Amino acid sequence: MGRQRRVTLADVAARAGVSSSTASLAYSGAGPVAEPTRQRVLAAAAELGYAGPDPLARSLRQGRTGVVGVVIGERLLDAFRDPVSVALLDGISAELTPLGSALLLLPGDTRAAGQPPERVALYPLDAMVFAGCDDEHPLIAHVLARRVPAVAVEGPRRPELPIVDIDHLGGSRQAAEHLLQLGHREIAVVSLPLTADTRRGPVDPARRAACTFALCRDRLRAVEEVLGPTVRIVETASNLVEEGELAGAELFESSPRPTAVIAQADLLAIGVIRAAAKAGLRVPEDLSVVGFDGIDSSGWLGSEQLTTVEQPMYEKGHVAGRMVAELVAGRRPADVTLPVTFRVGATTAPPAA
Amino acid sequence: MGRQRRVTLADVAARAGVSSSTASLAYSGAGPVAEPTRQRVLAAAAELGYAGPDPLARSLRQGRTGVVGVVIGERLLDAFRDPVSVALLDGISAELTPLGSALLLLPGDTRAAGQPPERVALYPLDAMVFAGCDDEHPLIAHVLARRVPAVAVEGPRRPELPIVDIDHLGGSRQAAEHLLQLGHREIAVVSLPLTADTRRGPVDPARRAACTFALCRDRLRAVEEVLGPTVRIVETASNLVEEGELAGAELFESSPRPTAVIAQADLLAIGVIRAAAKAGLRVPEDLSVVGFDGIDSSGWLGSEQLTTVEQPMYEKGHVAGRMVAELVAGRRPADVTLPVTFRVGATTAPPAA
DNA sequence: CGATTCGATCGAATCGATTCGAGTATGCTT
DNA sequence: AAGCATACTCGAATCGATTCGATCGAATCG
Repeated sequence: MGRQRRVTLADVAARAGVSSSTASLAYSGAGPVAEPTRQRVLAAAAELGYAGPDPLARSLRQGRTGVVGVVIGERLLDAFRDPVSVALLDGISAELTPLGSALLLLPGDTRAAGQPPERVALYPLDAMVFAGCDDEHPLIAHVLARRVPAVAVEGPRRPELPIVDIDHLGGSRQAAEHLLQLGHREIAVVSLPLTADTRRGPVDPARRAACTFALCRDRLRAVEEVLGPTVRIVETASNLVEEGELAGAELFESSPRPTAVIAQADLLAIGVIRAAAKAGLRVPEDLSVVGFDGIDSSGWLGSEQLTTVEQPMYEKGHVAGRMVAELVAGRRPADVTLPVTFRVGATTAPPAA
Repeated sequence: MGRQRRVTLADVAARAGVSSSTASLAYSGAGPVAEPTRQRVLAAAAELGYAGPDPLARSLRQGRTGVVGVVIGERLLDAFRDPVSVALLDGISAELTPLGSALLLLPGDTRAAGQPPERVALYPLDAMVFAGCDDEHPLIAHVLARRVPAVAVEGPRRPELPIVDIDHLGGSRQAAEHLLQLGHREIAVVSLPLTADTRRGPVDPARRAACTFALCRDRLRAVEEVLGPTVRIVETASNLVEEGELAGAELFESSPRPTAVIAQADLLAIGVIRAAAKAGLRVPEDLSVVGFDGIDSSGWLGSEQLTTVEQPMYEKGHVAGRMVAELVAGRRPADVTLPVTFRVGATTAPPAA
């Protein structure tokens, strides 16, 4: 006996004594079908062990799969460790699930995956979400060429893609002004990665100019507007506490030692605070630290509140999800920029005299 | 002008003056095509703005989409907050990405999604992974009926599904014996959810018997074998630090107050330790706490090490990923049970005299 | 030189459904 | 009883590729 052919809707229809079009209607409910007929079809299906129309064939005909691709950051594992990314996924998912769509997690770094980008673009997708990606992410071109509708979240910033963003400029500016008003003069920035080829360490003007992450660019620009273009920047390789700690350690060994640090993310800020503790520096007495994001830091810092720029993480996800829904429905959604709130916590104070 | 029809491979073939079969070969490389011909096809494609074969049509013909569905726990958001789940996803993804497959995150709780399970089973999938699910998860029946190959990770435990599991029994037994040997007699268990309808609070025998999560069942059974069937159990609603804290608070208000707690997960253990701190109890002097999983707790607990059962989180994911690959290749992989290691940390000690 | 093989290409069948337009029987209206 | 709307069903076209077997000319072999 050879491999038996799969049971198809046509088999079911034949057994029920109806045409396959009628059998299809019995399943989809897209047209009038007499109840007895429907029962006969369902009975025939049960006898043959038919579990319903094949999703692939249906998708091909309808041109819709219910699968929405997501590229989130460069490395998936790092994204999972970042509450902001997770909140984004959750928000998108919350909007899309009721519409019958689910998220396909695509490995952000196709280079690491050892696959050419076009190999990755082979999934049957209704839409794509690029979150926190490089403006030149290799998948973007392929997705656009295939005319798969796509949205960006905080970058990539490209004219073809509608984007949901937050007020990086305003938030960062307030953070910098806050430190300035407290009297700090030696302020350093611990930044997120500037480009997709991750490096770590001090940022010189050439590197600064090469920044391809829109988010990082904006946050740097705002700080430079307030503190001047020569502000000292240390770059991290990823948005992780460990990375913040490395950057912090580097800063505290240098001289003049900064009296305040602007971290471009709360996770980095927490890392900086840890590095400070290890270097014997008290926060905020010896060092002020400002973060960005407004995550729940109680797990990391105990009860002390981080001074930070709160962004609407979930709302961002919900908006992105609704944008995807719009795109799939054939409309082009307008760009959205969500406001942020600067919140003073317990990690900033005037510098020691 | 009406909506123009999409450019298809046939259009490209016509323009290049070849048959569509040849054009297909030019793209897939599945047969010999003369280089000049191939160039002509590619040129025609470029002129028409054709970005390559439609993934859906290709998938239909080949019977393969590269999409692997994952149901991870009951709520996706909780899963993201659990390092063990995240490690699992990462491990699976690491195995599947090189094979050209990506993970489709399915909302675990289809009830919450407000969709009948069959609605959810409509995605074009090559395979499914059920991780930490209820034995009776509604999707399982549908997936099996459709003959989508599936693997289980630590439950559901069903004869139809190959499973990768860890040694829950051995690990939990060692944890219980450790406390017993230290001299503890008032030992309580803080358990993971027993069923999909989440409750919280003390577990009576009826509830105990109704447990549908294989993982939880095994871990309870091992502890009961060592400590007797009357051991006190408090159930949590999810694997979260907050939940552990609630359960701990409940235990410390009761009398006799337990001198030791076996938590079925490290996150719960951390919650219990927090509750202890709030109740003015010192760990391990006034209270011993054992966890399960072996996550990096340094973010939560400072430098003190949790006494816990370490499980190979990543290895579990890798094995699951390889099982999926086997299934997709048409083989049926053997079940795997991975060993665990009991590790004594700083959170257990003999009870106060 | 005839037979064989190989490389390149093509035509047609296939994957498994959905959907559109048409056809038929039935019931209702006047 | 003629006219007409309604409910149901069917056949055929369609979605966009891949793949199998056949064909044909050119190169290789004995």
